[in-house]
Amino acid sequence: MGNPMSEQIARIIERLLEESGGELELQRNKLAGDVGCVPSQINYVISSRFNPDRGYIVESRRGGGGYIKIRKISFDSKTAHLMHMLSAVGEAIDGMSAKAMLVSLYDNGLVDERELSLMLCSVSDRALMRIVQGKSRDTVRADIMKSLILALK
Amino acid sequence: MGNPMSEQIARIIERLLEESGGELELQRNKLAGDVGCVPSQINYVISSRFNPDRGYIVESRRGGGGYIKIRKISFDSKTAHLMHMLSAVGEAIDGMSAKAMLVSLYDNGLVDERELSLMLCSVSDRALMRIVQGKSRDTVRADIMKSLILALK
DNA sequence: TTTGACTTTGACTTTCTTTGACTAATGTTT
DNA sequence: AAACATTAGTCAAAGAAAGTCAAAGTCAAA
Repeated sequence: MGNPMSEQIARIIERLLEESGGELELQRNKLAGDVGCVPSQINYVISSRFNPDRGYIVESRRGGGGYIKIRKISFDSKTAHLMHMLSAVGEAIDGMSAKAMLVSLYDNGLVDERELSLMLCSVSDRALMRIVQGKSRDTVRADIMKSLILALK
Repeated sequence: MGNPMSEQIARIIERLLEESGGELELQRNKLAGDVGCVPSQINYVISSRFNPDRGYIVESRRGGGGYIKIRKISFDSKTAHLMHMLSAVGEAIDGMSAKAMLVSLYDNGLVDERELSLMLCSVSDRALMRIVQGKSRDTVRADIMKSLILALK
């Protein structure tokens, strides 16, 4: 039926997120054990459903006492602009467009000058160029852009 | 659980450092005994969390009356701190060290919380990893780190 | 019926922590 | 000085999580 394990896991995580007010720390192996799946499936669920594109930030730590932390970014009216921009970034973005977007954040008062310059230098060709070549440069840039945008909320 | 011994030890040391205004002398075996771990774990905590990357200097002495002294580096000028960090980045830098350095900028009041999170997400493995592989990831990270640091001046 | 997106699985890898045996340095006693 | 006691340092192995990747499975739509 239309009830794959991944759905169940996703719903559990959503519920836990609600209960904890948008921020949740979980043990991968524990959750996998509870729900009866292989641990790496937790990674699958997280990367397919709780990714930056959907407004989630994920951090983790390995080793003893390891964890996975999932945070939902809440959208208020001020950040509607950011969310729109997030989806506009897409899979890849060139340097000029990225710069234009960031400058528009500044123009709209969503970041100050210093924040703008920090963001600009992270996505500039100059910083990325030495190593990352061609097409993948725009993909890396898009990934960075998206997490930058999320970090602003 | 999400509370490994090393965390506890680190928090104790942090608290003691605060209480003593940035400079602290401790007995390794005594602390290990108090907290219930093997002495060498104190070394582990110190080298993984109170290292120069995070702005600490450590000295010690063996034998009777031995001690470990931990000092938080205070930079007389902001630019000195930035310049020091700039050279510490080098050609390549791993994610943990990069994070440690940036957090120390925040701890020393050189960036605010929002700026910190912007910088963190630009150098995080999570943002860079999808595309940039292996050794070159650390090189890209170093390049970004350096331009971020310069942008702060 | 083929295709393609989505899911499931597990072997292998990487990162962080804990432990203990051994080593090195410094003080104290004989 | 030599022997002993008292610290701290080093290192590698074992343990404890989480991450990666690709092969295989499922299922609905074309």
